[in-house]
Amino acid sequence: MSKHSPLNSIAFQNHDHSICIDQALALAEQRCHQLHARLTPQRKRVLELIWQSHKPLGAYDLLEMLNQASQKRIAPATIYRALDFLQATGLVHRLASLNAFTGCCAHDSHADCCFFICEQCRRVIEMEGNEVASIIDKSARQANFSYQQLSLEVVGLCPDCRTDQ
Amino acid sequence: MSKHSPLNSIAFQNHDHSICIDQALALAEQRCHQLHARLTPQRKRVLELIWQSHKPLGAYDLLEMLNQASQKRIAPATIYRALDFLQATGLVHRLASLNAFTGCCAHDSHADCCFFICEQCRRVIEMEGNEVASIIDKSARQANFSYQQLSLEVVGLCPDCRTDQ
DNA sequence: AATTGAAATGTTATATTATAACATTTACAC
DNA sequence: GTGTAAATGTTATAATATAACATTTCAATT
Repeated sequence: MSKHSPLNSIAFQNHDHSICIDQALALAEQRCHQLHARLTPQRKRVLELIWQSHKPLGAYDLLEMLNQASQKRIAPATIYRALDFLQATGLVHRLASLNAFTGCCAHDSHADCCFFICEQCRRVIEMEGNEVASIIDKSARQANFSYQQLSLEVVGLCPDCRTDQ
Repeated sequence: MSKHSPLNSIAFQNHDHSICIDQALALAEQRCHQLHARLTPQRKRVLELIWQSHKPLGAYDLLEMLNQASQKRIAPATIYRALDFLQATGLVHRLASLNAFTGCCAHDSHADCCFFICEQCRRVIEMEGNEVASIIDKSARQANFSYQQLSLEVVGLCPDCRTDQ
């Protein structure tokens, strides 16, 4: 795999997405175990909903989905807390330009991911940002800026949508 | 100037900022003239407030400043319209991770700027993103993704704040 | 098994950011 | 001067996110 190939390169192809979901959840269990973090049923459910979606979900989308699925009403704070946890454990990204959340495909280097966002269908490709990160690292050094985290969001048209034009 | 040097490299140094403001406003006049876009007094005032600030301002910050300065009450929509205009003409950037707006230092390539954001003092360095853009361009080609615009926001500590730690 | 302290969740209220929809005013081309 | 499009005013509301405090759950240790 090249240094900058898509992590979810099959995202825009037909595939058995249930396998993606299962893998992601298994990986999440594993990582949380390592971190001594608790992937509670609620947190797991949120992660699952995020992975089930083919595009990033807003907090209130998740809220609605959870509230439709069960009887008990859940409040925004609950969702945001679950999302905070999932971000802190590197399982989910927040895409600032969309105010929405997407599952993290990276095995490590959660902090340096890049996202290609289709402005038409809203689907997302996540890329390892190693190459970009090293450029930024260099620039940061020059500017004497201590760089902690980058967020790179690229807007455009995905292969499907650009041909529909 | 190297391909990736800061556009506002003196941002973290003491300087006569009124010159920055004047230059930015003059450039804005010029660009709007070229574009046959109207830099109305209100739009100009918003741009001026943004440049006067040493850190990005939220829409409601601007609202408050405008409403304190004059008698007439201005509504959010007015600010957002001015900001829309300033973004469309490439005079202002919206930093998605901050929900805030900052003056654009780039002479061209407004679409490809990178930002270093100090999480402590909230000041920002803007960089030309040419180098990053070319990497992204390459990746986009490989993924058959048509890339239109990128937004790169790097969070960390500026030279001043990292030494205060 | 009971105790307990920390973590997680529930609950209510509210803050913050942004837009929709329609009315009025302004500026420029003709 | 007049008509027209752009800009602004105005009112209401949508969408996103957090604060503050109460309650419950979990799991480590008696």
